[in-house]
Amino acid sequence: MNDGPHILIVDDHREMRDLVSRALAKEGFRVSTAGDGKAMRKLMADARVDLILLDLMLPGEDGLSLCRSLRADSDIPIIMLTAKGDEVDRVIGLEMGADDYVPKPFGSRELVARIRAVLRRNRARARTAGQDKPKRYRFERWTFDVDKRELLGSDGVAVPLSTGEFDLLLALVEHPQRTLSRDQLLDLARHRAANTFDRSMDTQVSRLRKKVERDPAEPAIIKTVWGGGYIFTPDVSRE
Amino acid sequence: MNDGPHILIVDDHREMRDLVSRALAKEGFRVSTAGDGKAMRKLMADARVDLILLDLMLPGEDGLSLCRSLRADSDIPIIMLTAKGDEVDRVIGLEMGADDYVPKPFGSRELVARIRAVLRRNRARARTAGQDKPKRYRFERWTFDVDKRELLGSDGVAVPLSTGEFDLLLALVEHPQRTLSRDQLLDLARHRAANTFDRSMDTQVSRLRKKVERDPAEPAIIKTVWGGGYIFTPDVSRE
DNA sequence: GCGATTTGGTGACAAAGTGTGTCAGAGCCG
DNA sequence: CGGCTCTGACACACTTTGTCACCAAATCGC
Repeated sequence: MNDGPHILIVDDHREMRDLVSRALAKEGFRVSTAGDGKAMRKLMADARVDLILLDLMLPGEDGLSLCRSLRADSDIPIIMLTAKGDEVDRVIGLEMGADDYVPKPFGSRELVARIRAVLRRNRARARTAGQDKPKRYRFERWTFDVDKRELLGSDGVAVPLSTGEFDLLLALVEHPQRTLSRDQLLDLARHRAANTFDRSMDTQVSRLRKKVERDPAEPAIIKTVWGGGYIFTPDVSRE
Repeated sequence: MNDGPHILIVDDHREMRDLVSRALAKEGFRVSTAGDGKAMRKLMADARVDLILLDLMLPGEDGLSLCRSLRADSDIPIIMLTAKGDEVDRVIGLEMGADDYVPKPFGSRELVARIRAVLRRNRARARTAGQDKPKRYRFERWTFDVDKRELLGSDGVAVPLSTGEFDLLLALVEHPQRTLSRDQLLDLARHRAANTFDRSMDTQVSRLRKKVERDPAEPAIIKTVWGGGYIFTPDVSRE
């Protein structure tokens, strides 16, 4: 009857659940309620939930530890509700991985605004995260498996890469067809800045070329831009 | 409510953010602010940003390294703000890829003027880049692959090009049948202006001819316009 | 912990890329 | 044809890059 975002309210006070539930339903949200952690898990097993309103004080398992355990295996946005207007709680809640924190008592308008804000933020994150870090890259005759930290040749044989070579290749593969200065590479691969006469990138590139290029003397994959840095030329397909 | 360009202010001082923010909003810009690099990235994940005002001194990740890492995967124009009126900073900032540099304290009129200038420049660039650059050009018996930075003969053999030769050929191929002065070529290929007695283009052309022409003594592709510069004569097909 | 191995940075030297100067020759104009 | 300017080619200087050997630091295996 209603296909807005699905909000799950977890609170042990029935009046509170009903009150909030009605307010949210009026705003077009789909609403479910649970009185404790157990009921919550049950509900979540059955239906996809877009956001959880979680009371800090609950019988049995309290809100904070529930929040933590939710975060352990999902990114569902969580808004903590609490009676205590304590700043400390807010910090703890956010540290536990909550996305926002609303002190009681709260007006329904405020709550709705916060919910929408968190949902918006999260959608944006999901969008960018969706096209986010592939696990494997293919280029030329290579398959670069980021999770396994392997570089596989077309014959399926893995070429061992040192940590530095791996980081450098990852930086390159993530920015193909773009000239990267030594500074940028150092920053992307080593997370540090360059000394004045830093030749370490040169050596590292040289080492990587030896493993990746057919003919390291005439690089076809990692090309040099004189006075500019290096450029990773192949098309890269992501998985 | 406002659909001017979207400016993102990154500064750790709240007053500075508010001040600049108000000034820009009054000029019709859409403004967002961030206190540090982390907040900046978060904001950028959510919304399209047209220009970034970046304070040099920031807590945590400083402006310069932020600038560098931004440049690694985007062309969003960046204007650096800095308290130190040091020329050195300016140079460093521009080297890191900033588009302009405004020393504090600055008047809001000046800042707005700089912003407009950078945006204008960038729009012009985006327009030409928007009708997006072909990846490959064919002329005579050659195929010029821009992404792979290769020049392939009809037999499929790659002729290695140095960075300078590549840039020059690219400039020529993008402006065929058009006389280009040495100045223009220097600007297009090297992004710098000419000294009074600059013969470097002559040498570069000579070197390129040796690789591209059948008979470098009688150039058929890159012809000399006496007193005018050079002209790339073949028909070019783009892909 | 401790020695062996791996890895990454530095210095040195060779090689490549680029700019400048020179000189001869070509193009232009009278 | 003669004087002028402009261009092509080459040699050379200088800068940037490639690579090797070596050492220090980190890591590994016990």
